[in-house]
Formats: sequence, structure tokens, C-alpha cells
Amino acid sequence: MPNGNTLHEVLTAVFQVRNVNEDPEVDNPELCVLLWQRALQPERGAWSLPGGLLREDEDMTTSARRQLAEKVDVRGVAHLEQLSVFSEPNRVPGVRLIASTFLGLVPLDADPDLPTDTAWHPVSALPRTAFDHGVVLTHARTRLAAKLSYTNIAFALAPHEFTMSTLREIYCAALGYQVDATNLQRVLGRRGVLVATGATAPPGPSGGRPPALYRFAESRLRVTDEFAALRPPG
Amino acid sequence: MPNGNTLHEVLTAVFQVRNVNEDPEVDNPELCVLLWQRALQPERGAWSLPGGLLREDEDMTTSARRQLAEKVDVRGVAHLEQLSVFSEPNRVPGVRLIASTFLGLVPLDADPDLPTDTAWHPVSALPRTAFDHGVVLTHARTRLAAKLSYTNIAFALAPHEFTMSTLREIYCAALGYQVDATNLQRVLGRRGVLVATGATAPPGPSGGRPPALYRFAESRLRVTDEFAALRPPG
DNA sequence: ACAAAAGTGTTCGTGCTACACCCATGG
DNA sequence: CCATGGGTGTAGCACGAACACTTTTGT
Repeated sequence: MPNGNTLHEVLTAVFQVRNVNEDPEVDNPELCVLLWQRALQPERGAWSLPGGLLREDEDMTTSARRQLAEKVDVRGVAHLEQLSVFSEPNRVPGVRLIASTFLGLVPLDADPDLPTDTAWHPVSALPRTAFDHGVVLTHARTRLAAKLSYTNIAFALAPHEFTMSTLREIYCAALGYQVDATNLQRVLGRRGVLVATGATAPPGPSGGRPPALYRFAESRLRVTDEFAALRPPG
Repeated sequence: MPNGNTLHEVLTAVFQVRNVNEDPEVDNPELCVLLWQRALQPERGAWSLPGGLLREDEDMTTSARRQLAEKVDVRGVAHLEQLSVFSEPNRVPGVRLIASTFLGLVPLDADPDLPTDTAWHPVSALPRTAFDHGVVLTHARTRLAAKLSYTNIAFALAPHEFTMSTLREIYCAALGYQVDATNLQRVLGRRGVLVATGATAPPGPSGGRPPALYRFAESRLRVTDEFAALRPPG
């Protein structure tokens, strides 16, 4: 059985930390993912990851960017990386469709317009998802959490400049547990991923010391904690 | 431009730590990779990673196993995992060929028969490789080195039972630098990946204390050192 | 003065490295 | 009894977690 009708699609799990409260004054940031609702069978009504078929003249990263452009302003996507491939012959009924999946990250301060069939969903309250997209999503979240620990990947979730409180909220939302701002600052500071701008932001309405503003030293992915054990001698 | 002639291949970088000395008495273990030499154009004479086209009725892991069976005894492959996809439209001239790549590991004590066009090559002295296979190989080595640090992946490179000296040689060969047997034992022991069998091996020809024999507690990949930093509180 | 929020200092535990020292065997 | 290789004990370091304390603002 040679391969005649095998199609290749690209699917991207795009994450953003967003305020999930009706009242925009109340601060309740959560990790959200971009999904669109299927209008046609199969899986009508279920929510899908953005993506589509790979074209002959593009590689997968290019394709992911092109597909995303239909849903969000792609300039907002600050990081895009490959995850696994899903190739079970029957993952989508009726056709042989291989999915290469990606992880995409959008900074906190971006708020791109969306088509009417597309919306952000908090990962804590996902709707019914189509095909194996739920598995893809779990995979993407796991990868994001892992990389937050040993890389500077948070640059793609944070605004260009930010306070440590804001960065803490981003980490808490993405990891799903409480992170201490003190230690966060020290860990990232020691690794050289965070630099102070020198400026400060105005304090909140109820007073308090004005927070210092920070920036990520680089806006490309870099591994900052390579060897946990079995380091090279020296 | 829809996708008409897009083909999908699976390529596997199979590694084994092997004694690379003419004299089998002298111990000089090195990390080796399985390659076959192309008899036809294009890239005639260059060495390729084992693999081939994906069939419609199989997923990629199945395909990788099937393709490898043509080159080695697949029972020898103790671990197989997905790496990245290479999808540049012109990575192979003339055809649109997407490559999904895998990492395969063969234990030290296996010595499978090989076809005449196929051979093990030490990674320190690679021949001319075909297409982008050199890049794939570098990628695979990096992934292997990383996983040796935070998982029990060495189970797939080690014999079923082994001495700490042997295990040390495996780590040295795979990582490319000297690893201390003392610390190796403690790190892996603490994590519970290594268990003592109770038995000992006979000492070498020049005497010495008989070494204890060990075994890996599991023969499936397990992450043993999840969070280097930003652990959940508790 | 007091509350609130940010930032610093200090202590503690843990995991890894390095190296010295003890153990068991063959010659 | 000595050389050889295996195993253990221990000191030191680096990193991160937790928490008390100081600093800077608004009211």
C-alpha cells in the first residue's frame, strides 16, 4: 500500500495569559488557548486548534504562520516551535491526515481581533474539542510548563516591559501553581535572562512602593539551565 | 498550490556504544550510529540514515520499526522516540519529501548482523552524509545527551546487567566527556533508577575487587529530574 | 501614623562534585 | 604484601525555598 492520499496538516496550540474576568478591573489571569468552532461535519460544534493543510511550496513553520494569519495578527505570536507529529491512520475518520503540531505564544499585552468563530478559552474550562486536539493541547501545556523551568521562554508570554508582580502572575497562570516573586526574580536574575530597565511603574491606587520595570535580555529561545546533573567536569 | 506529490519519509538515528578498536581486547568504547551507503543517485556513495516512505496504513513509529527491520534485528532497538520534522521544500532535490526523524538506541551487548551496505560509524569520524542527514544526526545526539541528564534513558544503551565501570563508559561515550563513576552511582541510586542485583562479576585479569552488578529498575523512559527550578510549593 | 506593595537579607535544606580513604581480589 | 580496581565517607559548593525584615509610596 503506497501512499496516495496522505495529507499533511499543521495544528498550532496558541497560548496567552489573559484576564478571565467579566470586570476588567478585577485581576484574574489564566492561561488561555485559541480555538475555533467547527461549522461543518465532522465534529460540528466542537472546537479545533487553528491550522490547515500544508502546501507544497512551504515548510511547516511557514505553514503554521500562514494558517494562523487567518485567525490572529501573527505579529502577536512571539514564539513558535514544533511539537510532535500525530500520525495514527485513523486519527481523523475517512481521510489519512498526518498532523504536525506547534506551540505558539502570544504576549500578555496583545489583544488581537478575532473572527467570529474563534475565541480564547481558559485551559481550566475547555469546551468539547475535535478529534485528538485535546491530546495535542495537553502535550503543548506540558511542554510549555517544562520549558518555563529551564529556558527563557517566558519572554514570549510577557509584555516588552513588566513588573515582577506581572511576571509572577504569568508564571502562576502558565504553571498552575503559586510561584514566589522573590525567588523568581533571583532565579531569572542569576541566569541573566532578566534585566532591570531602571524605570519604575506608578504604584497602584492603594499606594505601595513603585515597582521596578524589567525586560527579558533576549527575545529568542535560549536554554538557561542545561545540566541538572552530570555536568561536564571543571 | 494544493498538495499532490508530497511524500513522507521516516528516518531514524540509531545509536549504540561500541568498542571501536581493531583489537577486541583493548577497550575503546565510542558512540556509533547506523548508516547505509547509497548505491544510486542522487548522493551516490554518501551515507544515509535508515528509513523509508511511510505507508498509508501505519503510524510513524510502526513505520520506523518496519524500516529498521531491513537493517538490524529490531528486537535490539530498546528505545525509539520521535524527534523533529524536516520539511523544507527543497531538502531533497526533485521531490517534495518530508522527513519525520526518530532516535533509536541499541544496548551495548547487542551485535546484530548487518547488510553489506550498512555499517556502524563512530560519531567522532562520520563519513559524508546525504542530504540533511548530518543535521538530523546532530539533533539526535543533542537530544540523547540532554535526556541522559534528566531521564533513565541509559537503560536502552546498557546491557541488562552491568558494572558501574561499564555504565560509566557508556555515559562517557554518549556525552563526550569524563563522568565520575562514584557520582554517577549516587545520582542514579538516589533517583531510584538503578538497583543492585546482589551478584558480582569476576575481577579483571590484573586483580581488583569484584564489581557489583546493577540493573535499571525500569526499561521504559521515565523523567527522573523534572523541575530544576520553580518547583511547585510544598 | 498606618496600610499596602515592592524589594532585600538570611536561614535552611538539598543535590551534586571532588577527593580522600577503605575494601577485596590476583599475582 | 603489594598493585589494581571497586566502593564508601565526607567536606564544600551552588542553588533554590521560605520567610522575616526593610523600603517606598498613598491616604
